[in-house]
Amino acid sequence: MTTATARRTPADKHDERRRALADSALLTLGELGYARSSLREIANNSEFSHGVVHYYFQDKLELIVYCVRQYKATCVHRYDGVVADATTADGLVAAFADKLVETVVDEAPMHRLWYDLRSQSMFEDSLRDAVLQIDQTLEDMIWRVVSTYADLAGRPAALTSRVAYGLLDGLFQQALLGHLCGREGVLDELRAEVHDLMPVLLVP
Amino acid sequence: MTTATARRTPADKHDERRRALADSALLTLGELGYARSSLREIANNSEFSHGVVHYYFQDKLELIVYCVRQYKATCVHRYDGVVADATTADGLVAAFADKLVETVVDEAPMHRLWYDLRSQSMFEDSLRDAVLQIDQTLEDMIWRVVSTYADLAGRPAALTSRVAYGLLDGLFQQALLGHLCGREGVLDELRAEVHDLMPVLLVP
DNA sequence: GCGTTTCCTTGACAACCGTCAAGACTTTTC
DNA sequence: GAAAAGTCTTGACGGTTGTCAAGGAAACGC
Repeated sequence: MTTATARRTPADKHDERRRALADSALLTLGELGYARSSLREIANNSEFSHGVVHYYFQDKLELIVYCVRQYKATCVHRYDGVVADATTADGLVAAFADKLVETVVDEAPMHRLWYDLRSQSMFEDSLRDAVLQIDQTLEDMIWRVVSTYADLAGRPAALTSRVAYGLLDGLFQQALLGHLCGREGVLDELRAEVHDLMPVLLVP
Repeated sequence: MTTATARRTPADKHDERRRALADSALLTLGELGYARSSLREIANNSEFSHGVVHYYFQDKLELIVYCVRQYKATCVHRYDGVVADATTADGLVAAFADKLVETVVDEAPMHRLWYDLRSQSMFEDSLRDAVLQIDQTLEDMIWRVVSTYADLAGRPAALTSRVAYGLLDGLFQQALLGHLCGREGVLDELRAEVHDLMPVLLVP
C-alpha cells in the first residue's frame, strides 16, 4: 500500500461513496425527474438500500442538489475542447453547434433534469443558491465560447455574457423539448439557428 | 328569466363551475408548483371540498392541464394592444418591453407554473400535447409582435418565428428567475435586453 | 483475535397522496 | 309538493413517501 492510496482512508472514502451514490441517483433522476424520484426508487436502481441515503446525505434535497452539482461540474467543460482547438471563427461556430446537437441527443435526461430543478427553484428557495451558482458557471461556459469567437472574428461582442447565455439557453431548451417530443428535424434546426445567431452576437 | 339566461342551464353551468374551480386552483398551483399542489391543498384554498374535483375533472392531470390552458388562453392576448396601438417601430419595442417587465412582476406565479409544467412535459408524455399546443400559441403571440415590428421598421424579419420565440423566451425566463430570487436591476436589464435584441431580429 | 468504529440493511412510523363510494343537500321537473 | 336529477361533502381505502431507530455486518486498530 503506497502512501498515495493510504491517504485515501478517512473522509475520502466517504466522499467517494457520496459520488458513487450520486452517480446512481442521477440515472433515476434523469428518468423520472425531481418530484417523482423517490429515495426507494433511486436506491432500487443502485447497489444500495434505501436507508443508506441518510447515512451519506442529510435529506433528499441535499442528495439531489449534490447530484446536479456533480453532473454540472463536468458539464461546464464540455466546450473546452471546442474553444481550445478553434482556429477560425466559422470553425468554432460549426464545432460548437455540432457539440450542442450532440449533447441534446446524448444527455437529454440530464438536461431535462437541470431544467426541472431550475423550475423548482422558482418555488423552493432552498434550491435557489445552488441553481444560481450552477447557472453562473453555465453562463461563464457560454461566454468562453462567445468571447473566443469574438477574438477569432476580430470583432468585439455586442452584448453581455448574461444575454448571450439567455439567448442560447432559450434555443437549446426549445430544441431539447422538441427532441424529446420526437419532432423531426429539430437537431438540424438547432444547428442552423446557432449558425445564424452567433454572428449577430458581435458588433457589425 | 330571459331566454339568454335560461340558455345557461345544461352544460354551461358545468363549464362555468370548471372555470371557477380552475381559477381557484391556479392560486395554489402558482404558489406551490405542479408536484407539491395536492388536491386537498387546492380545495382548501377554494370554496370547495377536496372531493368535488373528481366531479368536474377526471383526475388531477386533467385539472392542471385545464388550469394552465385557461390561463394561457388569456395570456396570449397580452400584447394585442401593444401591437394594435403601435405607430412606430421604436414605440412598439418600448411598449413591448414595458409589458414584458410588467408581467414578470405581476404574474410571476403563473409564469413559473408554466415553466414548471413545460419541464414536467419532458418527463411525462401525457403532458406533451397540451404543452406543445400552448407553446405554439405563445410562439404565434411573439410573432405577431415581431412581424408588426418588421412592418413598421420597413425591414423583413431575419429569422423564423420559432427562433424569435426561443430567444425572447430565454431572456424572459432568465429575468423571471432573477426576479424571484430578488436580484436587483433584473427588470431594467430585461427592458434593455429587449431593446438591444429586437433590431437584430430584422435584416440589416 | 478481540474490541471498536464504521458502514449498511431492515423494518417500522406517521403523514400524505389520488381516488372513489355513500349519502346529504340543493335544484329542477312535472 | 313529491319525485328526479344534479351538486357537493364526508370519510375511508390502498398505496407511497421521507425519515429514522435498531441492529447486523464488515473493516479497522491494537
